[in-house]
Amino acid sequence: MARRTKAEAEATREALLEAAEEVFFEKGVARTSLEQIARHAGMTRGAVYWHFHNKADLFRAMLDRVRMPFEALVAETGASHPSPLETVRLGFQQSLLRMEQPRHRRVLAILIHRCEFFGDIDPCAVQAEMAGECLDALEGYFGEAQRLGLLKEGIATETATRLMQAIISGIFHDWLRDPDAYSIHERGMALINAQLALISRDETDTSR
Amino acid sequence: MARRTKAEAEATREALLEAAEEVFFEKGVARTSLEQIARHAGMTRGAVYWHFHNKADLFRAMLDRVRMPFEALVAETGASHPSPLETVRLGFQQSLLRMEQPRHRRVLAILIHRCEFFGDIDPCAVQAEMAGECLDALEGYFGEAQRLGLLKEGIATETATRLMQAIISGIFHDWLRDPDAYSIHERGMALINAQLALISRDETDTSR
DNA sequence: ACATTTGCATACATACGTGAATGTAAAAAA
DNA sequence: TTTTTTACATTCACGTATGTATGCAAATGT
Repeated sequence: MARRTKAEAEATREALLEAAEEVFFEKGVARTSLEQIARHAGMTRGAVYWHFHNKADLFRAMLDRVRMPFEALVAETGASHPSPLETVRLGFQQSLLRMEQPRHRRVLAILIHRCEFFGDIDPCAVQAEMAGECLDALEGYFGEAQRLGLLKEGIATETATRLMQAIISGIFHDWLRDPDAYSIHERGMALINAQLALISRDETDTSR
Repeated sequence: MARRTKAEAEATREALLEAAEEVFFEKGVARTSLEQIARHAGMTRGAVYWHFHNKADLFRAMLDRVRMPFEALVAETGASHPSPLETVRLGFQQSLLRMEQPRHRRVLAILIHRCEFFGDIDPCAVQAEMAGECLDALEGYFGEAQRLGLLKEGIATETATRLMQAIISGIFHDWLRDPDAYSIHERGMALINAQLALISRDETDTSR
């Protein structure tokens, strides 16, 4: 084959990443060879080794296409809201909506269920980073809620934070085991609303 | 080497499983060969293929040593308790205590973070089975709690069940990312108690 | 006591995946 | 236009994992 133009080259790079997502999702990361990815994209391994240094590099590039910090999601919701609890609600709503997009769904499923650490990449660390980021944000919002007197009396900020973090994490993992079974956005928001109602001082506003 | 007696053979089988746990935990399932496992146990691959049909079979045998259904854990707590909420508390207490045992910790870590589906084995299905079992039990206990009027008014049985299930799942996954960081029994029971207090009609008894 | 089976170790055949080296034709630079 | 990169394709050398076949001495059955 002949050489491609710059735009075409970028297109094949995207095609390789797309192919990687699909084959990784179907067969797991360890069981797929670079040859299989290349063939799935209509290329050869030569193309893979040209655009990426090795399998770990390709994997990392795949992850980089879908990373989304929690704060960015909050910012994405637009206007700033008076209640930090409402901010949390909207942030997670954005987050859960994102997860239902096919690309994000696939990559997250790969990260959680279809890869183990290999080379110099540790998916566990990636998960820990995402979780920590989320926890920090939650801590901030719930801390402010506490100062504003929005939380039910007798419940510590830390407890409320950790409970919500665990709920999110649990919903996320349970859903990812079978993403086609139900909508994480629907069921997730129902649970988050319920929990927010449980920990709010005035239960009528957030209970939906 | 010479042939071993029946007891010795059973001992090497256990040794192989022990070695599998250790090497799987250190390097991940996909990246460890049967040769490595055998050498780690002081044997050769011949022993592995004698006791197990292949890697998937060995993996399954390893899992079978630590499986423990939720109902069995509840039964293990001894006397039956009047309140279904208290039963849930005690069941999870047993469960979390088990998880802190080195063997269980290691195998669970392997199942969640150090393997992807391979051959005819799907760790995701194993997880789903465990989660489903737990969910069914919870549904039963919370259903009875609802009938007994133990739950706070305005909260549906299904909501309470799913919230608790998500919390357990979340605690579990978060802890497994770094089991040495803290005690899942301590932190987990704190959260479970807090949540039980939140959903109980009379908040003074379960809030500790 | 002898035959048989068991519990492995060893050897072999096969397949596959990687990474690097090399080839090459067209695009981009000069 | 000529030269130089670029964007891959092809080939090769190497290591490594798997499954099976075979060997063998001691334990076990008779």
